[in-house]
Amino acid sequence: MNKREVHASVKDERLVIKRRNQMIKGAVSLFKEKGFHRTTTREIAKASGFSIGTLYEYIRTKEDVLYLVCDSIYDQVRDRLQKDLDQTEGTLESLKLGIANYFKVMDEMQDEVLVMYQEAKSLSKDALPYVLKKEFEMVSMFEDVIRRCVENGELALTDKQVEFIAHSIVVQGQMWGFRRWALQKVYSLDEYIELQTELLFNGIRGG
Amino acid sequence: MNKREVHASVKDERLVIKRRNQMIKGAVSLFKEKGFHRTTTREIAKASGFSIGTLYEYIRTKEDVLYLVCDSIYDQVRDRLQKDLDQTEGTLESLKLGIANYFKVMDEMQDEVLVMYQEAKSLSKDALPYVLKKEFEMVSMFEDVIRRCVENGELALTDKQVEFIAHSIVVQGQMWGFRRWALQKVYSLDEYIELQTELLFNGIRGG
Amino acid sequence: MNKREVHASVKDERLVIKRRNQMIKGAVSLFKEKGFHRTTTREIAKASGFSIGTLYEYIRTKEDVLYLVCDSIYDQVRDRLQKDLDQTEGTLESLKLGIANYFKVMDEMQDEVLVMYQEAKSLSKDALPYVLKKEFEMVSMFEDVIRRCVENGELALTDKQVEFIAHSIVVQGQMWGFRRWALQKVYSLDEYIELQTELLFNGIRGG
Amino acid sequence: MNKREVHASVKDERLVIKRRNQMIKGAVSLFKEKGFHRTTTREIAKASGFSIGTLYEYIRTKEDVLYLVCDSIYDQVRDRLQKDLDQTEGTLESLKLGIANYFKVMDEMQDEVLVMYQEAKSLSKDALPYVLKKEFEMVSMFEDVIRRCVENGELALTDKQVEFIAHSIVVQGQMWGFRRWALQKVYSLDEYIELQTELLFNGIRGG
DNA sequence: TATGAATGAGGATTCATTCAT
DNA sequence: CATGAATGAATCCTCATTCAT
Repeated sequence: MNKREVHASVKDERLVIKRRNQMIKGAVSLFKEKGFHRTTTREIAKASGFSIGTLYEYIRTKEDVLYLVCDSIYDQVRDRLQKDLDQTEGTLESLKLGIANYFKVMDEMQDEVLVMYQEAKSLSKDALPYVLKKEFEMVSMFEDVIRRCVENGELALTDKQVEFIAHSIVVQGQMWGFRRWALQKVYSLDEYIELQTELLFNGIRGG
Repeated sequence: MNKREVHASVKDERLVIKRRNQMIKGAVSLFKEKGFHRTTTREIAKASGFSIGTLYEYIRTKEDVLYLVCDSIYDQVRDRLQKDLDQTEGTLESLKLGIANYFKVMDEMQDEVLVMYQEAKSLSKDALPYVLKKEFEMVSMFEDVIRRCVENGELALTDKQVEFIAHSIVVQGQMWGFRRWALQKVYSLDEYIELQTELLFNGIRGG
Repeated sequence: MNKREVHASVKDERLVIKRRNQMIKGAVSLFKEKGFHRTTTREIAKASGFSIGTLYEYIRTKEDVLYLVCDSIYDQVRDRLQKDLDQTEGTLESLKLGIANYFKVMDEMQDEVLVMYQEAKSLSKDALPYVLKKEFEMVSMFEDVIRRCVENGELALTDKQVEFIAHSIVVQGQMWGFRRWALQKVYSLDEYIELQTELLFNGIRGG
Repeated sequence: MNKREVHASVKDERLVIKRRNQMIKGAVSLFKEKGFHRTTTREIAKASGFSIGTLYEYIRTKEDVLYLVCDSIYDQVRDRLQKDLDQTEGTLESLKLGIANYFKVMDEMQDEVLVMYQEAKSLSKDALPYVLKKEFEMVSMFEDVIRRCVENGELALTDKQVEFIAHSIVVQGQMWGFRRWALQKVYSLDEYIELQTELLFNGIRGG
């Protein structure tokens, strides 16, 4: 169940990928602006640079576009994280760096991430699991890093705590984008990272 | 700008309130099930117990329903919190209790809160500020409590830290509902509160 | 299974009947001209004297229109026949009159009958049986008349022969409309009736 | 006006014939299943074993396919009849055999014949006459046989009666396929032929 | 006030046909 | 000759909103 196939009438695999990338790019910017429901398929086609007929050569339903968009965003986020988190050696310092890096990714991709989280609920019962799975994967990446710290004796945490903290980190990263109207007026990204790290490591009472 | 007026053709104030409450109740359960966009005005009228014609005696557009729903949910959440947070005396213990109470409210109202956050983006540029303002208010309520702790010397925090922590608390409460598919399978509410409090107060490294 | 219900959003039964009659009238003349598939729902609405939205208050799908049309034509044909065939007393003379009358009905309604037989195949698996049933009924009406002649000793026929002859009569009546391009150029209706009766009663070799 | 030319871009006559035969075969089975309108040109191409582009090298419009199909079916029916009817010597016995043979052909080709009669109406004003002409030819073949019987003194019929009877025979043959849902459940083909012959020759009152 | 029939702009999707390779 | 990607007009159907009763 790693990927949900989206049917294309066109056979040339290379072309399918190319056109879908055009599509995703066009769709993201439209979804960003007006949301999935308020965006018409014609607008998507136009923003993608081809006709409505051509659009439907590469998907079966409008919802397919949303799925492709979500799928693609997750893949981008994950790729950017993986490179980083894989190298951590299980020290608190590298955990901190991992978190900071994640927050930076979430800053750069905040539009995409916002789109994904706000529209994912419009996916059919059929497609949703594939997207949730990706969210789980992201949490897992942090779990792994934290667990390595535990194994190294740098932290003393139960499994449940590890999972919980991983969720917390992921959510706090998303929060930067979701609450930009509040946070980004008050804090710079670096400040936000600093505050988050401080709170996460030392709690309210400070170190 | 405390409330945005939603026009009603009907003059009898008492009736307007009664009908709108019917409306909100019906709409919330529909939005919960299928989202704002997939819900039709006819369905809302039916779920509210009156005809489509009558529905439009109490609102001007479909979006008005969404605004009323969001507005109402916020009011409920705030009412339930205020009672509690107002009494805190500025001790860490009472802060903890306030947080626990907030999490419980978010648990009980998770469906409504979910609806509100997922659909609020569909509000027009016109209505959005009124809703965001309420979100600010909620954050402020926690800020006040924390600030009282600072004033009492129980905590040493800058203003920016106070605001940041208030945001964090609010978000972590919402997280319980948003990520229920992950969290509520693993933790009980009490466990979740325990973990959150522990992390918030002492950080990753424990007390 | 006497009637297949076609859903209407409008509740006023009287109005539903009135609007559907407008609809059937408009649709028949369009189907006559260009067939079911080449007729658009907008054209049907226009020909019926109301808007496309209103059309869909009285049906669910385009196919419903076809079903209503077929259903209505059958009902008209049957009503006109029944009056007549019911009174026959089981003499050859009254059988002849019944046949002549049937041919006259088929002449007057040839457009409708043509439409029905040419488009009925476009009905869904769901609706088809209801229409076939009516065709059976028509055959049965003739079977009854013939059987009465047999009972009276005017004819000596097995059951199978009776059924077969009834089918033959029905088909020859339809033939007048179906092959109008050939027959109606050569024969008047009365001539046609005369020839058919003669052939049916006495065969090729004449009396 | 013996044949209506259907334009092909391809010059090689042999190839044109070969490809069109593939096309007709594929199209008949599709039309049988879902009718002309519900069949897409892509499906026809696929069923024919070549691409949509190639299909359009051999026809100009979708309707051309229908014309070719109808034309081909008529040719087949006529070929099979002609062999037979040409040899009749103008006796009642050979007329009977001719009729029986025609009914057998109509039995074997009932699918094709059904398709042709149900879809022919979709032919344009342009193509229809060519198809009707073939129908006339078929009637003529029977007229000829009957006329020979008259010339031989085996039957006493006017010209109008001859034409009328020829039509009747043709229609009764088609009836076997059209009303298969009723007739073929009750009669075997041989029984049906027997009943038809008896009725045609002796009429209702028997010999 | 309450009702529900009427409206028609708007949206998703299909499919015959073309044309560059 | 063969292919199949591209096109966009055409079509079915929905649904927010209005208004006469």
